[in-house]
Amino acid sequence: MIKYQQQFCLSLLTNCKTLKSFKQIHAQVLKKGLDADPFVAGKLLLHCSINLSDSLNYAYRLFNYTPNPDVFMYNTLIRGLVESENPQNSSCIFTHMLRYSHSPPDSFSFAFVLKGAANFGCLETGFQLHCQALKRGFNTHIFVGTTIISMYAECRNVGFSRKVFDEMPQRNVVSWNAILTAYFRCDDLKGAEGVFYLMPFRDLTSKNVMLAAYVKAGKVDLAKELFLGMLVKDDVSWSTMILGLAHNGCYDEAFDYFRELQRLGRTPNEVSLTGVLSACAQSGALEFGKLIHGFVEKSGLVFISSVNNALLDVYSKCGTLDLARSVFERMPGKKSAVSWTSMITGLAMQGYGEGAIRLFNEMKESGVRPDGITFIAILKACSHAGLIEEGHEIFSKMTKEYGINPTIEHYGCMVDLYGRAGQLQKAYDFVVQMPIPPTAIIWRTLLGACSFFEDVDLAELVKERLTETDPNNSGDHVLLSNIYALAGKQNNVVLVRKSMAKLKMKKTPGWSVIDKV
DNA sequence: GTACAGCACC
Repeated sequence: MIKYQQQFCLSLLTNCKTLKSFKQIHAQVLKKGLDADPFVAGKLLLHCSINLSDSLNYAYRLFNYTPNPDVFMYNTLIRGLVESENPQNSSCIFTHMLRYSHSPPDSFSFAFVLKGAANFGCLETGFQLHCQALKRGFNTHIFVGTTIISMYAECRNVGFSRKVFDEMPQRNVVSWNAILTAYFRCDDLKGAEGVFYLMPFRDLTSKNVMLAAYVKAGKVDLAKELFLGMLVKDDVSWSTMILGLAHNGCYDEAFDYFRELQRLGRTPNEVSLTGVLSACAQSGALEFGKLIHGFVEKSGLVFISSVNNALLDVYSKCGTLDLARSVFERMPGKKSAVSWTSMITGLAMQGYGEGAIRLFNEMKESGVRPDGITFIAILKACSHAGLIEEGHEIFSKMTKEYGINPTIEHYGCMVDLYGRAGQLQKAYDFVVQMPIPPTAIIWRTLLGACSFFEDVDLAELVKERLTETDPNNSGDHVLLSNIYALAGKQNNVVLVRKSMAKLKMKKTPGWSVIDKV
């Protein structure tokens, strides 16, 4: 009888898609007293921590109300937490297991919790887990060993990955692919190539990882050579190439590969679509983008958020803000920081500074947390629209309220902001007190502003700094392009000669063009 | 009853 009831409750789970219906099943289980059955309890926990979305809190409570959770229950909760927003919680449960559980962790526990450390990217946690695995003899388990390799790679430590790989008592194609991927993740092309040619067996995954390593390193020709030599190609091979070509500025080739994919009768997946749309956005291919949009609508892929974001980006970058807005408004589900950022970028590029700030405020009100790239977009909006105070305030809030450390690009936006407003000394002082060393781009931005506002003394100083940063760069081309612009605008060769003399510049090959003005 | 490797939007 008990067996029958157990079977009945478990069969109900098969069609259970929502937390609401799950709670009803749980109520039935409690009513029949089946919650004491470890098998039923385990299945319930598995369902709400893995199969249902947004039910992790309930899984947590379910776990807490279980007097003596078995190893399966611990593993299941850890597994659910690994893929959650805070994967670091998975190691807390693991620690709890070490301290309080009657049953010690097994190979599954290690595989899951190590993946959590990888997702969290915390070397210290990963290292401690590795030690635990060693202590308990799980390091020789092939699944655990392979996960340790990936964990170290995610923590940017491919040297440790290699050491673990070298010491593995047995290896399969998955462990070989894991060490290959480790080099790829850590941007070590030579290491990846070394492994690839040393591998005793290569499957489709190995080749796809190698393709990804080539395109990531900008070696488009090597990627194409490998791709053409592959007898079997899957969706990942195609999408790696299309996205890789788009990221390396080979837009026409990205379009060609996409057309070829369609000609072969394959359905492009979301990665190929985002790749080809990224090529459209960067090259300004609005019409091709619209064509892809039509395809996306027709094939029912319009619900994929990455594709929607890529479409939005095409319309934003091409300056068709009404179309961008309509994609943005009609987006299914909650808009992510990426969607908001794309829309803000579009407004910023068209010079709608206030509009961009309004949207940025709307974003915050809707509860979406801006990331570092959102701040680049909004700071650009401020500098293009001359909103100095606003830009300044947003920059300080970025660190204080959002805990985002400014990167060189954020600093670049600020230099541009002050520079465009003619606050040259402020811009210079800002650069000098930056906690990270200024790059040539920073100095060139400032130099452009100095020449625009004809501050010769500061321009001289900035030129010196620029040459110190990059000995091959005198900054003359920045000054020249400004002077050429001046010549073109004012058609005034005397002014040009005067500007060049003031900036103590020599005649250059371009000089003859100005002579003719 | 559970697991290891691949492409991913701003």
